[in-house]
Amino acid sequence: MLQQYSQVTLDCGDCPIRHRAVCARCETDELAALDAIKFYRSFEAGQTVAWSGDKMDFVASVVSGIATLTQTMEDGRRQMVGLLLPSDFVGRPGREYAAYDVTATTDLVMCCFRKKPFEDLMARTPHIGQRLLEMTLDELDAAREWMLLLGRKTAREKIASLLAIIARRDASLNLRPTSKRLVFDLPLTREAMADYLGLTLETVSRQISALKRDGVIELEGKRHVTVPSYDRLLEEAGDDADGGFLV
Amino acid sequence: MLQQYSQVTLDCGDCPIRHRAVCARCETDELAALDAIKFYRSFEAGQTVAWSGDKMDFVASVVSGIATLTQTMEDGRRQMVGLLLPSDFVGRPGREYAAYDVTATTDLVMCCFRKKPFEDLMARTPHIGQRLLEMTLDELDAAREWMLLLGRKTAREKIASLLAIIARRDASLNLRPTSKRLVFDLPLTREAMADYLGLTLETVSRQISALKRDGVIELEGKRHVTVPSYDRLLEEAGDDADGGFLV
DNA sequence: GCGCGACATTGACCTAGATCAACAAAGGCG
DNA sequence: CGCCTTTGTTGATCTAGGTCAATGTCGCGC
Repeated sequence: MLQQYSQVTLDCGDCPIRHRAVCARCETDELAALDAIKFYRSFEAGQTVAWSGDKMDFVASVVSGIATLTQTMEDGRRQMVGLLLPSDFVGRPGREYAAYDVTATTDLVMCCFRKKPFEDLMARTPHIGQRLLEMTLDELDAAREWMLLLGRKTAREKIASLLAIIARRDASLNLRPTSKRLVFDLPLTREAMADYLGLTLETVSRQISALKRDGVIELEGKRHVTVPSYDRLLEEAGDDADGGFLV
Repeated sequence: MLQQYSQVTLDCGDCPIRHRAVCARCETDELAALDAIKFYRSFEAGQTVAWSGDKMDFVASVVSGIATLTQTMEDGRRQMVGLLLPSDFVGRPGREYAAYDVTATTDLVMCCFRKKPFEDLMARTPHIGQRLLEMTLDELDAAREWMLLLGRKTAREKIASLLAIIARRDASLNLRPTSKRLVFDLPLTREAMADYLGLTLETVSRQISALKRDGVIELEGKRHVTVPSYDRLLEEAGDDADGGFLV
């Protein structure tokens, strides 16, 4: 399944993230320029893409799979600071070293660009910079919602919020309506969820059990989740009403 | 002191944030175009600039003073998600409604642009978009450091971190060396600090007293702080070594 | 089919920080 | 000058979530 991307160079026209990634706004000629400098890299679940402080000579889009950004303190405390889904962008133009640990939590395929050519291209192609600005502003909004979660929500609300985020992103990819029964697989271990939420893995486990006991979710195995009522889940998450769109 | 800005239109050439704000990269002709559509607004300490959900017909740069972005849950729990110092940018091109409560915590002067003309200008002036991208990426980094703070730091570390951030920003504005004795005034009430750090104001008060007792800081009145050793403060903040630059 | 390692659950107990409450200091303002 | 409001401090107590530890489950290699 990985092989199909890892060996061949996928044509941009067939790319699953063509209209959501950093290249979304590009015209055909601009796309051709990107096409000329792109290359694919694959990682297996659990592999580290980059360590904080490493020299990063490329930037990339997530094509498929999930990656995380985490920060670590000397004594080992860890906080996830980014959850990268397909179409999300990794790396920062103009920065030489990675600021965070980047890890593949599932099998992962990335569409990479060497930094220097990408920066040159960006200078000549306003559509790339425009799209990157838009995506960065979205990420900043997500980070700020996450800050509310970390600073003020209870453990139960944190878990419900995370489930809602995963369910929503999953639904938006697969274009399902959001108001009925949702089914998805958790792409994160309990430990990764704990790192996301600023909790311990024991608390994550307990709260998931509690949500199950209370009928907010159904569990099949450890990872397969069914949400009978998305509205109920949002209520448990402490989010006002519909999760507020802004855009 | 406010008057000097609130009535007159300051010339961009004399602007204190000319080289740090969204206009930093602009050439003289681009600056003239911005100059033509800008206007100043002043707010007194404590005034609300905008409520979350309000229609926002302008974007702006903070010229002087401090503003905060906060999110509020229905039951009143509050989390600050942005601390805006001079040169920081408020508002999002392409967004019609404010996503957060914006409050002046000190007397505040903002250099405003009506949204539509600003967006038009941005489309014609790549330097503005470039600079805004750069600033947004910086804000995203700051948000991620803040997430580590909220998710994993102890109350004492949180306070020390906040003091370090304020001291550092203050120092960078006034161009002082960072390794010696630093003196500054806290621009935030205990309650605002609590909202920043995801704590209660009582805990903030107690931890500040503890840091004072332990000689990490000296206090004169409630707001005037002296930091005898910035390195000691960073140590208390749990930040690795020098606070790591990346750029 | 068995044993091992990774992942997850559950219980017993403890502690950092929240909550509730009293009081103190510092302005503004009649 | 004394009163009231806003802001901050400190104490006593409570509790959500952390810590430590035992046990369960599943998939994989032999």
